[in-house]
Amino acid sequence: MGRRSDHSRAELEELILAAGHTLLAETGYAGFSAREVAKRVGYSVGTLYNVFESHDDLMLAINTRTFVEWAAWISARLERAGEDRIAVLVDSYFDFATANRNLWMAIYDHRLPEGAAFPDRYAQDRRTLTLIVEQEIARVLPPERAHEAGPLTRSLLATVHGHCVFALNGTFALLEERHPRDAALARVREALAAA
Amino acid sequence: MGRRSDHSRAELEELILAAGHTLLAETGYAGFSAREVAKRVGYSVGTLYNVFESHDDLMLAINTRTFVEWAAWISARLERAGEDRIAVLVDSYFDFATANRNLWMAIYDHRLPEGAAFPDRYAQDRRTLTLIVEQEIARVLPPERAHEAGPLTRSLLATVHGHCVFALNGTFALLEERHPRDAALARVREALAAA
DNA sequence: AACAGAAATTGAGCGCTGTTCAATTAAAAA
DNA sequence: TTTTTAATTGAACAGCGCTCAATTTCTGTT
Repeated sequence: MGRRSDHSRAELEELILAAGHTLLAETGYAGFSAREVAKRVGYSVGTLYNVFESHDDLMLAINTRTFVEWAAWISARLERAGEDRIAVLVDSYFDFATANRNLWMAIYDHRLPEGAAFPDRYAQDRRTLTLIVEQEIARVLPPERAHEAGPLTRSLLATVHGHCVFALNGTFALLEERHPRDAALARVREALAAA
Repeated sequence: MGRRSDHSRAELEELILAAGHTLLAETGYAGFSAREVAKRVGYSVGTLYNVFESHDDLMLAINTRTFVEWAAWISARLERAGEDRIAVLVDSYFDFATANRNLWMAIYDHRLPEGAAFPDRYAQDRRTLTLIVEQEIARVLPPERAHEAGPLTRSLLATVHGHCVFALNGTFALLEERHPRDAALARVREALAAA
C-alpha cells in the first residue's frame, strides 16, 4: 500500500513511540517486543522498521521519553518545594523510579552494542536531568566550593542511583534493608555537610 | 543414548557451568544462550535442560559462581592489606567489576520473573560478600555505634555500586566523569567520618 | 550370552524474537 | 487516465527458550 492519509510520518513515529512506551511500562524490558508494538498501532513489523532503524533505535527513543518525563517530574516537585530542596530531590528521584518501575529500569537494562555511542538527543536529555540536580547542589554549596558542583553532582547521583537500584532489583530485600530512601538521603547529607 | 561413562551427573553440571561462565564472560548477558553453551560442552540442548531447569536456573548458577569469585577476590586483597582497609575494599570492588565486566554486569542484568524469590544458595553467597564488608565497617566504627554496622554496610555497598555501574554502563562517560573510584571512596570516607 | 529394565541423551518441533526486502498497493503527478 | 513515486506489507531467515516422544546406551538378571 502507499501512504495512508490518516497518519503522517511524524504522527506515525509518535504513535509507535507512545505504544512502545506503554508496552514497556506494562511488560518491562525483557518482555518488550517490536512486533507487539507494531500490532498495537495496527501496522506491520515492516512499517515499524521503516520508521525506526532497529530495536536499539526504538528502545533509545522510548528511554529518551522516559528521561524527559523523569526530569519534568522532578522539576514539578522542586517548584512546590519548601526549604529542604535536597530531600525533595532524593524523594522525587525515588518516587519516579518506584511509580514507573519498568520504564525506569529499562533505561539501565538496555545496553548499546560494544562501542556504539549514545545519539545526541539521548545524551542531551540525560545531561538536562543532571543539570537540574547540579543547580540544587550548587545552591547549598559554600561559594568557594562552587567549582566542585559538577563532580559532586555526578557522585551524588551515583549514590542515590545505587540505593534506588538495590531497592528495586531485590538486592535490598535480600539483605533485609527496609529504609533505602532514608539511607540515600543520609549519605547525600553527609557529603554536602563535608563540603 | 544412555549414560555416557565419560561424565557423571555432577561432572556434567560442572562442565556446563564452566562453559556458561566462559560464554557469559565473552558475550555478556544479551549475547548469552543456553544453546551455545550446550554446543560448547558437546551435548544437545535437551541434556542441558535436564541438568538445569531453565535459562533462569542456569543464569542464577553462573551468577552465584561469579559472586563467589568476587568474594574470594576481595578477601585475597584484604589479606595483604595495610592500614587503609576501606580503600582496599572500594578498590577491589571496582577492580573485580572492571576485570570481569560482562560477568559482573550479568549479575544485575538478569532479573527473575515477577515475584520469584532467589534460591537459598544464591542468597547465601550474596550475604557472604556483604558480611565481609560489614566486618570491615564494624572495625572502623566507634564501639557505641557498632549496632549501625548492618544498615551502614548496605548503604555503603549501594553507594559504591552506584558509582561502579555508572562507570561501566557509560553514564559517567556521558557526563564526562573521569574519577569514579575516587568519588566513591570519598563518599564512603565521609559517611564513616560522620559516624 | 541373551534379555529386560532403567536411565541418559537426542533433536525435531513449537512459538517466539529482530530483521530484511521483493512484491504489492495507494496516493500524487503528468 | 496513465505513469511515477512512495508507503506498506508479510513471508522468509536465523536465532532464541523450552518440551518430550523416540532412541540409545548402560546395568542387572537370568
